[in-house]
Amino acid sequence: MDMNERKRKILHSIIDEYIKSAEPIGSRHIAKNLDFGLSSATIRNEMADLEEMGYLEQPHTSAGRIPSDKGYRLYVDSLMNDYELTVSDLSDFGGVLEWKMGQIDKIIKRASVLLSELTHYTAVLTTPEMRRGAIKTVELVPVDSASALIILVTNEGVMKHKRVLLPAGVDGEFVHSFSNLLREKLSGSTLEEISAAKISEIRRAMQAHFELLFPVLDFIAEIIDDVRAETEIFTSGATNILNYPEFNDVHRAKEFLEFLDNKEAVAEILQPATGQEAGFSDGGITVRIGKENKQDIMQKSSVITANYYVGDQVMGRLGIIGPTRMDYPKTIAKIKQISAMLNRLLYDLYIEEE
Amino acid sequence: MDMNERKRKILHSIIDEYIKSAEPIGSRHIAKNLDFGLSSATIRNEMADLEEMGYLEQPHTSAGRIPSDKGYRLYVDSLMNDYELTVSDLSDFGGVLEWKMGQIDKIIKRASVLLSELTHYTAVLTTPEMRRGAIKTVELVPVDSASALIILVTNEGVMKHKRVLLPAGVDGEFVHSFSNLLREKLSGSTLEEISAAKISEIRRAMQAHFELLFPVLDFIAEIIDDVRAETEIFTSGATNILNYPEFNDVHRAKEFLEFLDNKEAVAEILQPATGQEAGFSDGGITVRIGKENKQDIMQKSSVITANYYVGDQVMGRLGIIGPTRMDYPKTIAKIKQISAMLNRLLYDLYIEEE
DNA sequence: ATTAGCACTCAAAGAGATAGAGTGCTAACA
DNA sequence: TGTTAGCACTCTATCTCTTTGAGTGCTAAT
Repeated sequence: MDMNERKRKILHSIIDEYIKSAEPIGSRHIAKNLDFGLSSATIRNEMADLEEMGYLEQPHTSAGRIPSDKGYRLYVDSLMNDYELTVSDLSDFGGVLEWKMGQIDKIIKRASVLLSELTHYTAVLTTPEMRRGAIKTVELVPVDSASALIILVTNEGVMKHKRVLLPAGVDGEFVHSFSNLLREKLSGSTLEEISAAKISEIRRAMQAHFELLFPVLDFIAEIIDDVRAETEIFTSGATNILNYPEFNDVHRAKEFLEFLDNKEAVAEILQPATGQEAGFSDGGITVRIGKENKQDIMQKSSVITANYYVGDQVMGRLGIIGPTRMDYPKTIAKIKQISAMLNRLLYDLYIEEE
Repeated sequence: MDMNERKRKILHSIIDEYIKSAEPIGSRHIAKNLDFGLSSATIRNEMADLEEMGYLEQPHTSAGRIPSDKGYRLYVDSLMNDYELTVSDLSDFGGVLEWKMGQIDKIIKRASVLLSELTHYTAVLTTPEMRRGAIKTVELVPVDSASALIILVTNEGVMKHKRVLLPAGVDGEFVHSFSNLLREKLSGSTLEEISAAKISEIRRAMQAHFELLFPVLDFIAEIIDDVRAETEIFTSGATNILNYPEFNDVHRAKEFLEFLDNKEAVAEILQPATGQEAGFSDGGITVRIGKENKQDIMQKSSVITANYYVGDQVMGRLGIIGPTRMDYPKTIAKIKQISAMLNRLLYDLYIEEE
């Protein structure tokens, strides 16, 4: 059995129609509504072939056909037309302009809301990975006689802070000079570079004056570890998915929503595809269709993910989750758009102003 | 028709049973399983009376009875027995001990997760209101040549920070002395007190040296406004609710989940009851049953809320949302417990150490 | 190669029929 | 006078049976 142009066109139409209706597509429907100039019987024969080749499936004998995962895969890889965002689509992105001077978390959050509202699927984003961030400054700010704030600023603009108790007998001036020592030792290092050795070095440098603050140093080591490990995940539009008939039973809906609460699992689906994988795409866009996903719950869903960058360094990923019957061209176009906007925004925020 | 002790006991039993089973309760069930020493016929008569009095309802003629909102109200106000937390219940609270040195948001978040896990309903908490917080310190920390961080610390330990661009020609020393001016002027004031007048005063004091930093001052005014307005809301265990047959259709589930996304609406249900209201209770615990709730979507749900304090000042509220058929005694006991734990924790964090 | 025609299949929707849980009422009882 | 046994009645949930209609696969004619 070989794949000719007519078969491709018919498959394309079937998938387009099924994406719209979520109902199995029959030969008569195709023959009538699309003008192939062929009778339903001919279409029927072609459909039987396509099924044999694995691109279509039949829920039961007397139903129409629905695309298989393999069908969707072919569709995504070589059938579908790129979707051009319309003026009206683009105007929906308007809100982005207001983001300008915010913090990075806010931007990411806003982007996830926008993405879910634009696509009507569920959006998932990671906050930037900070392993490779460089420390811009470390500050120890006295709050009152007994406590101070440790503040950590990286070049990615993300800040971490923590309140610590100070040992008795430590005054503001003392804290201030320790703060200077810290800044001097740590500024410019990336988080990856700050090893136990480096901390020990600071400890030695402290020997002379700052024995009292040893506990504070431990705290600092701790929050650096925290930041290093931390990648937050935002999801948005979880309830969107409940609009699709695919999720029209409470059990399935519940499983899905609980899955979204499981940050590790969500982080996993955001992983980019490797070269081995079917979903691999060098544009940074990964599409995983149905059973191409590892997770049980995702077997009937598709996930489209993309990178976002600052300059040429990958900072994090964003994506959407929807039923396998997903409007791939449109969704991919929108993800690309959001990703591009994020790139530009973050670039302005962290590179240009340096 | 008057309410005698026997009627009260029967009503009590019916509600207890209905809370367990979610199935209408028939006279035979009560006569058989609870030992009133009465026949089903007698129970039947009493039930007819209770229905006439408005405490029970019948879904249809040949079904058993279910409690009405009025029935639940009587139950909560004067029928139900206080639930004593068991040792095993209490051991579930164990995780709290780990909270000790965290930030306030973390604590609140943790508390909401714990509350939802313990009750199996949906938990809702507000972060502390900061209107009345006093500013402990304001700091302007230079990050690089072009930008600085504004950091605001209140006595409630909550910190707000924002990165601002600095005008050209401003050096670290300059920023530092401005920072000192700010601290001097603002420390000790509560957020409520910081009016436009106060800001103008600072502006005047700046006249001499700091014209360059006027834009930064505006930013500071802005973030103070932000903090003043800001009460965040955490929800947790939203999917718990899907386990209850009351929410066993996708449409209803969806409405509920969307409701939870609407922060203003959720803030509203957390409002304490006024003296006028049925749900009023001076212990700080408010119970709103079914139609006692203003919100459409809550007409078939109950909400139990409580205050949490630091010292004797109300800081925020916590609560749970569940079906009207809710295990009131147990849930109330658990909310009280969590609230007490929060109080203690926050007290340790903000009062003792001062 | 395409198509008209027809027999066949199967899920979904509708129509009874049945079972069972529960009620209300009446009459008998202590 | 309060309680109970008994019975007719009601109503839902469930099961089975039938009907409907969409869609297929195959065959024979074009």
